[in-house]
Order: sequence, then structure tokens, then C-alpha cells
Amino acid sequence: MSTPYQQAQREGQSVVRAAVLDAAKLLLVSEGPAALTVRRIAAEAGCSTKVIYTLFGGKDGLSEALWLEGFARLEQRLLAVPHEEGPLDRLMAVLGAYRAYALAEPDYYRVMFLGALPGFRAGEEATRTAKHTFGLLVASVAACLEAGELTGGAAAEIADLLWMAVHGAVSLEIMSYFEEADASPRYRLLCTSVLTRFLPAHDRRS
Amino acid sequence: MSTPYQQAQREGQSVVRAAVLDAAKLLLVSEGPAALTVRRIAAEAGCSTKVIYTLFGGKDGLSEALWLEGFARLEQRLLAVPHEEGPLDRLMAVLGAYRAYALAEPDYYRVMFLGALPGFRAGEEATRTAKHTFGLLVASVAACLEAGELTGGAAAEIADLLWMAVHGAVSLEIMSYFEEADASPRYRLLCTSVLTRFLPAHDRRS
DNA sequence: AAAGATCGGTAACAGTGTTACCGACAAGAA
DNA sequence: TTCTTGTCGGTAACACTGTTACCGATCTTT
Repeated sequence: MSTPYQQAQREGQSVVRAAVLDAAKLLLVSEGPAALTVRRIAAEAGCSTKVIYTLFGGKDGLSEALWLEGFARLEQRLLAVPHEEGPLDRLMAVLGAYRAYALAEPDYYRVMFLGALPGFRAGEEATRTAKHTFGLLVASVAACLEAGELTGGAAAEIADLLWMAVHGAVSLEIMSYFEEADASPRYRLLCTSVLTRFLPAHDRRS
Repeated sequence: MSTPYQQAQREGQSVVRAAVLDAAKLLLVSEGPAALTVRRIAAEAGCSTKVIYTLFGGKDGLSEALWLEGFARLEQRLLAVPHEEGPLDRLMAVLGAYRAYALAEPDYYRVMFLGALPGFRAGEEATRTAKHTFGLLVASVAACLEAGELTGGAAAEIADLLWMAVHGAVSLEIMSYFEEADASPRYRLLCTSVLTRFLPAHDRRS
């Protein structure tokens, strides 16, 4: 139940909310997390700082919106990986897409996993969304288990191992701890190494 | 060439410098990186904010000192791992010590590897120190290669893979992405999984 | 003893997130 | 229609951050 005014107000809110969010997104990818100040975002969006507080409840609310946006983009990339080949090849492609996303939008990755927005901790609902995205990886692993291309562990367990490994690899790569030439082959080698442990015995090559 | 005054001054500097650094270290482990403000550190050390600028050249200088302190502590832990058993068992122990350090002093780990101090990037000399610590891991891997307990890769390469994996595992664990009960066995499983890829064929146990 | 230099404390500056105030505007009541 | 009510947003302030200009105090040098 809402009066027409409140409804219009809400629609007006949603459009200016989108404008603020767009400004923040643009600022994040173009100038990095340090440029995400309330005043700057408001200036870019053409409104006052107060709006950010009424619409998002403060900077943390906007941070969470960006956090969710990052997971949405990651999820989009993971979903875009084709199912055509075998489950194991697809799993490798999913892991590749994870890295590709982190390298394509490192500032989002910093926001999501490296605490780039000081003082921000994701809330409960946001955490659920993150877990949902992670579920895509678990599903890919589960498909391999069902097809018999992986064995010897639970899907959640193997997915955790893969996530630890790729997260570590990507984090260090983003912080440019590695030579650029080494990064890509080492990423593949790390993924295959972890998976080798769970290959059926007759499949282990080298 | 230095006058006695300058010498005394320098000694006086070193003692107050140590006091400031101690205050910062205590503040870091007791209240986390967010408490590391120039005013707060100066207050705890019983001096003015100006001192931090004359002695460390600003907050970044102090941040770098804390960064180096973190690597010194990590290095101490890695060096404390005994050599008694075989190279491979020792390598596993080194990896365990890495995690133990991160869990014992998570705020140092955040400073060193998770960019917990906004705006701080380690300088060149500090990076060399970090590489030196990393060299301990490479040496442990090299010992395994020489003993024939690992094969099929260069020491630096295998050490990189291990570092990616353990860093990812520890980072996610610090951010409490895992159930506490799962973390420890999964860490071991991850380490052994990566190493399995490089075990001599006759050593691979399921 | 007087002149010169260096160090450190005070107080300010520009920035941050946040909020109290107040005017403007639309909804509902008389 | 007119008046009251309430909500929303802009301005300006608050408390905080890192940083620095000023200036007095202290020690070296002449």
C-alpha cells in the first residue's frame, strides 16, 4: 500500500539511486577504490552527499552495493563459460574465467576479496549472494564428479581447494608479485596440480 | 663524521624511534590496522605527531617499518622449523608455520599481504626483504628436489605454486570464509595436492 | 657569551565520513 | 481552496584523518 506520491518518490529514488551507483562504478574502475569518497561520488552524480545517506544509508551501504555488483559481474562471466566440452575442460574454463575477471576488473576484485574499501564488511544478505556465486564453482566440480572425471573428494571440498588456490594466485598476480610472463602458465599449472590429486588413477598423465 | 651531539641525538632518536615503533606494533596487534593513526601512535608513544615525520618521514615510512617487522616475524617462524626430519616433511612443516603465523598475527598478515594500510605500497628495499623471506620457502623446495623427494619442476616454480595456494588459503581463512573445523584439514589437503603433482611416480599415494 | 642551527610541540590546512539544521515541496484535512 | 503535516535534500558544521608552517627551546660553534 503506497500513495502515488510515495510511489513516484520511490521511482525517482530508484533513478537517482542508479545514477549514484553508476557514478560510483565508473569511479571505481577508472580511478580505483581510493577515489570512492562520498563527496566525489555525489559530485559526479550531480547531487548532494545527503542523498547517499538517504538512499544507501551511508558509505557502507554504497560499498555493499558495489560489492554485490562485483559478484554479479563475476557470476555473469562464470555463467558465460560454454558447456560444450567435457565437464573437466569446462571446470578449467571456469577457473580461467575467474582469473580473467580478476584481471579485467582488478578494482572490483580488490573490493570483493581484498578489503579495498577500509572498514567495510559485507552483511549477511550480501554474503549469501557471494555464496551463490561460489555455488557455480561447486556445480562445475559436481558435474565432474558425476561424470567420473574427478573422484576422491566431496564437491564442496574440492571447490574450496580450487578457490583457495585461484584466489591466492589471482591476489598475488594483482599485486604484481610475479613476472607477467610467468603468471599465466603458473596459474594453469596450479589448477592442474590441485586437480591431479582428484583425477581417477588411469587419467593421471605426467 | 659526526659531532658528539649529533651522535647522542641519533641515539636519542633511535630510542624514541623504537618507542614509536613499539607503540605502533602494540596498537596493530591489539586494535588492528584501523587504530594506526598518527595521532594515536604519538599519544601512545608519549610524543608529538611531528616526531613521526622527522623519524619515519610520514605514515608511509612507519607503515614500511611495520611491514618489515611482519616479515621479520614470519622469517623467524620459518627459521624455527627444525631440520630433523626429511626435506619433504620439513617443507610441509614450513607451510604449516606459514599458516600458523598468519593465524597468530592476522593483522600483520593483513598489513603485509592484504593492503590493510590504505595507500601504502612497499618500496624497493622492503620488497627485497620480502623476497629474502620467500627465499626460505624456495630453499625448502630445493632441498626436496636435491633429495629426490620432489621432481618435475624448478624450485622457484614449485615455491610459487605453493605460495599462491597457501596465501589464498590463509587469506580466505583470515576473512573467515570457511568453517573453523574445515580450515585445518583443507589446508593440509591443499598443500599435499599441490605437492602430489611433483612427487616421484613411485611415491604417489592415492 | 653571542650567533647559528636543529629538533619538537602547537595549531592550522585540506581532506574524509557523518549529521544537525532548515527550506521547499507534496499529501491529506478543514 | 487553504492550512497543517511530514518527508526529502542542500548547506554547513562536527569530529576525525595525514600533513605542514610556524616558533620557541636547546645544543654547537665561534
